[in-house]
This record gives sequence, structure tokens and C-alpha cells, in this order.
Amino acid sequence: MPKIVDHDALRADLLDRSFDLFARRGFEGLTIRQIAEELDVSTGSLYHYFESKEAIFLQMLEHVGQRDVGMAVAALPANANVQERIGVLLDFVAKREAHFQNLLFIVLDYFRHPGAERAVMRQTILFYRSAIANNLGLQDETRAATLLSLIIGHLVQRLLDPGLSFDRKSKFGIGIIEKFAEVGK
Amino acid sequence: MPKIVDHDALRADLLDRSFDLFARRGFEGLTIRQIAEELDVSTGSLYHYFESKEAIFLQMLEHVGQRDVGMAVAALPANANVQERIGVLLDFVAKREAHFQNLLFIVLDYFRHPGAERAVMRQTILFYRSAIANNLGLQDETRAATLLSLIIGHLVQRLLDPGLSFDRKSKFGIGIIEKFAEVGK
DNA sequence: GTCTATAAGTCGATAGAC
DNA sequence: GTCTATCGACTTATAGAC
Repeated sequence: MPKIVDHDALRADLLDRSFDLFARRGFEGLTIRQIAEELDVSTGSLYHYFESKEAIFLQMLEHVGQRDVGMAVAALPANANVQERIGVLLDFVAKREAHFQNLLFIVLDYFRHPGAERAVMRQTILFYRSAIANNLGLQDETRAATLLSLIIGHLVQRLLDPGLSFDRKSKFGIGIIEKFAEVGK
Repeated sequence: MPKIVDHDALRADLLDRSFDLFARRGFEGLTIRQIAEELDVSTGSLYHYFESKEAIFLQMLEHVGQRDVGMAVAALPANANVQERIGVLLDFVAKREAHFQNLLFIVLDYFRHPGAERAVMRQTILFYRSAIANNLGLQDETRAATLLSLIIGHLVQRLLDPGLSFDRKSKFGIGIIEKFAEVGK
């Protein structure tokens, strides 16, 4: 009698937990053996669910992206104007700052390694950018890209210099985004 | 009779050429042997000039930072207002885009590795931020940080998606920086 | 299958001949 | 100053006991 497991749930759980491993070691620095060990499964089981280390990585990114956008959209109030929506997004990013800093590192680290599927990383950044454009009511992708640049730049700078403010009410800090939204109207 | 070499010039040359190596392999992925081989010196000679791999890396960053800022300052016209100076900076970054993308990767990659001198990476980002604040005539570091965030975010996005515009004249792209300078007056 | 002992390779760093 | 040869520490690969 075969062991009854929720195949998809286990797969999702493995993807979830592999995120931190890639964040800690990077793509090349993380071995299949380490993944199996830290996730408490055998390498054989891992290869039953995923065909390669790269498959784990790419499916993990897809999984995390869906979850990130889903959670952010769920946080948006029903009747909110552009400025309010931008504010909610910034609060959302600020609360999960370490997560997004890890995500940024994971993507860049993978992108640089020899043999990377760079086109998939492009799709990943476009996915986040489109999510911003579509759910915040910005008129075009260029505007979403500018907002995303400010967020990414702030995540990088705050990683290196935790003293930098992420207060969206600071007039010339990240808060400039809201003024930018005004200009854009 | 000892071989006559310009000690400082050779050291600077080694630091110059090591930049690309760290950009290609990352800090942990690059070995002393690879550095020696690619720079056409023996490991013994390398250790004569630098006390460790980390020393090479940190001195290389210092060297590159000084050169970057020196070149950028040299590109600034004598009598230019804030908007013009920002424009010159953006053109400077755009022309050396691959270099700054490499620099960003190098710093983040080193920052994440176990045992990193994180305080030095903080000093590095503060060095670039201060250079922006002091040479562009921005009133405060917060404003410089915001400008730097836009630049960093654009470098990251354009690395992943080369299709994104870096045209500083695009009204809601990176060009928003100049409008932001107006607001700041 | 799982564990462990050991071989093999690689690392950063050093010593000493030239 | 430069080189070759090597160190001790560490990681990875292999293999055989159980």
C-alpha cells in the first residue's frame, strides 16, 4: 500500500523552505545534498519531485513571485487612490524587507552564474513590474519601472547601510514616490 | 641587482585587472590561484603585494571607488546648475553601465558571504552617496540617497531587462530625477 | 538505504631557492 | 622580487560495513 502524501502540498512546502537556502549559499554554493539534508528528505525524493537543482530554483522563484504578489494585492484596500496604494505597497515591502533583499540577491546571484537562464530572470522582473503597474493604477510600465527602481535601490542601500530611512513620509527619501504619483496624474 | 619595478604602479595595475575577475566569479568562487594565473604573476608574488585575498578585494574596491568618483567629477562642467550636474552624472553612469552593474554585483556578493567585512561595504556605499551629495550640490544626504536608489534600481532592472530605457529625457523614467531636483530647490 | 572511514582534491597561505 | 613546492585545513567522492 503506497504512502499517501499530498504531492502538491509537499512540493510547495519544499519550494518554500528552499528559498532561505538559496539566499544563504547562492545557486552555485548550494549543493543538492545540502538541500536534501536541510529539507529532511533524501536526494532520491528530491529528484522525484524535481528534475534538477535548476528546476528547484526556477520553480521556487515562480512560487515566491505568485505568493508575493498575491499577498500584496490582498493588502490593498478596495477603494484607494494611487497615492494610498503606493503607500500600502511601501509598507508591505518595508515589513518584508529582509525577504525582498534575499530575493534580490538570489536573482542577481543566479543571473551572473555561467549557464543561467537569463530570459527567465527577465520574465521575473517583468512579472513584478507588471504587477505594480496593473494593481496600483499606474498608467504605464515606465512609471512602474521607476517606482520599482526606487524600491530596489532602497533595498540595496538599506542592506549595506541599515541607517538609511525607509520612512515613506520623509519628503526626499522613498516618500518622493508619492509626489511622483501626483506629478503623474 | 634587483629587478626595477614601479611598486605602486604594479599594485594599481593588479587591482585594476582583478575587478573583472571578481565580477566574473564572485569572492568565494575566485581563488588565489585563478587570480595569479589571470594576472600573470605567481601566488608568491601576489602575497608579496597583498596579505590576503580579502585584502586584494578591499583595496580593489577602494581603488575603483577613487577612480569612479575622480572621473565623474572631472566630467562635471565648471558652471552647471543642479539639473545639469545630475544630467552629466546620468550620462556618465549610462556610458559605464556594465562597470557599475559589475560593481553592484561584486559588493552584494561579497556582502553576503560568511565572514564579510560588512562595515566596509557600508563605508563603500556611503562613499558613493557622499560623492553625489557633495559634487552635485544636493542639500542633504537623503536627497543623494534617493537619487542613488533610482540609479541602482535602474542598473538592476536593466541588467535583467535590457529593454528598459535609460533615457534621462523620458518623463517618468530615470529622467524623473531632474524633476525631483526642481522640487528640491 | 544509511552511515562512516578514508582517499583525493582544493583551498588560502607560506617557505625558501634563486 | 619572483618563483616553485609545499603546508595544514577543509570539502568532496568513493566505498565498504552494517
